[in-house]
Amino acid sequence: MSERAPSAAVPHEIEVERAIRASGRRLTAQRSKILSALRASGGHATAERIYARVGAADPHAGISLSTVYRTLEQFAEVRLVARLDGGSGSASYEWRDPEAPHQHLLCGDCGTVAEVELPELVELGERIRERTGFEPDIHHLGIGGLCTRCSARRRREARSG
Amino acid sequence: MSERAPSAAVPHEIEVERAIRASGRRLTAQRSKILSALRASGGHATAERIYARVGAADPHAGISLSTVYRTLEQFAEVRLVARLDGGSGSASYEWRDPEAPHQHLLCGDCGTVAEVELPELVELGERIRERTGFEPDIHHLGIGGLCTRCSARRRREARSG
DNA sequence: GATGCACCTGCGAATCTTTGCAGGAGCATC
DNA sequence: GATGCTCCTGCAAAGATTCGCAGGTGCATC
Repeated sequence: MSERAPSAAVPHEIEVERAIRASGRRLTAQRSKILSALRASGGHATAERIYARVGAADPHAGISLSTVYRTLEQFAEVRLVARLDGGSGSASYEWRDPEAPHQHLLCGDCGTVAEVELPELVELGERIRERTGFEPDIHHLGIGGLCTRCSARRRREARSG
Repeated sequence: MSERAPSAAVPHEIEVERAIRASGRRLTAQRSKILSALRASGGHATAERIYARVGAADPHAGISLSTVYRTLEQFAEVRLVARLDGGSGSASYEWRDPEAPHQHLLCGDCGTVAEVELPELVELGERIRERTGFEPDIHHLGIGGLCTRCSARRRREARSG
């Protein structure tokens, strides 16, 4: 423990709540709890997992799964969370830390998600904006493909098969 | 009508069927029909739409919706089709023309999909491969964000709200 | 701190997508 | 062209996600 603020890297809850209000949305008890659960889960979390976590933290929370989905969608609109669609089964959500933008490498075979930082995408985003008018969300972009392990396995299978 | 081959730009059905067999998969009547329906639908099509199209082309086709989903997933694994997850409602699938790679700009607000060609992504893909070993699928990548219309609307709302 | 509007929530139902299982059918082999 | 091993398919059910509605509540206003 140093003299630094304990959670300097993470924006204050209050700032986030202000962002929600600023977008014309209301800050309800449910949203605060989902917010905490989402941030407490660190990396990626599915809606189901967030739902379970809220219930565990407060058995009397009485938050429904629909509310979790709706809230996550609202947060995604305000760009507080990013949705990762993977393609296999259930989507997962991630807290969007504006200080630490990164991209996701989604393996189409085994479903694992790796993170990379691709600073060159910032420039690419600029070019898309200029060329098309589209406002791309480059932070937390998901890129599909095959992880090292799975692409090696495929090559092996192609050779022997 | 010129003297050129009628469908020069599109790879022969036979080539595609060979690709399926080469991957160790079987070519069934259902898969051929789904293949035709998918290619006939040109742009993006949902599973439901492909299902309807197969039924319309051949009322006795007797193909179930599960089979359409499973087949599309198989085709995606062989990289014959690309899946676009949009996020709102139902996913859509697109025939992957290797001669005409392009990227998709998915508006998170209104759900429209625009196409762009971003040749610089090829180089970026190389870099990802070198740096991480991950084999990215850059062709037909989906990039989320806001279309011109929706981002303008949001700015307007933010000012007046 | 009382009031009212519009947004939120929970519930159940609808929709989209995946999965398990038993029978059917490609295709490699003989 | 008969045989057999697997992979495929259809069906039904489960799982994931969205939607409609009636009632509850944040918060701007007075």
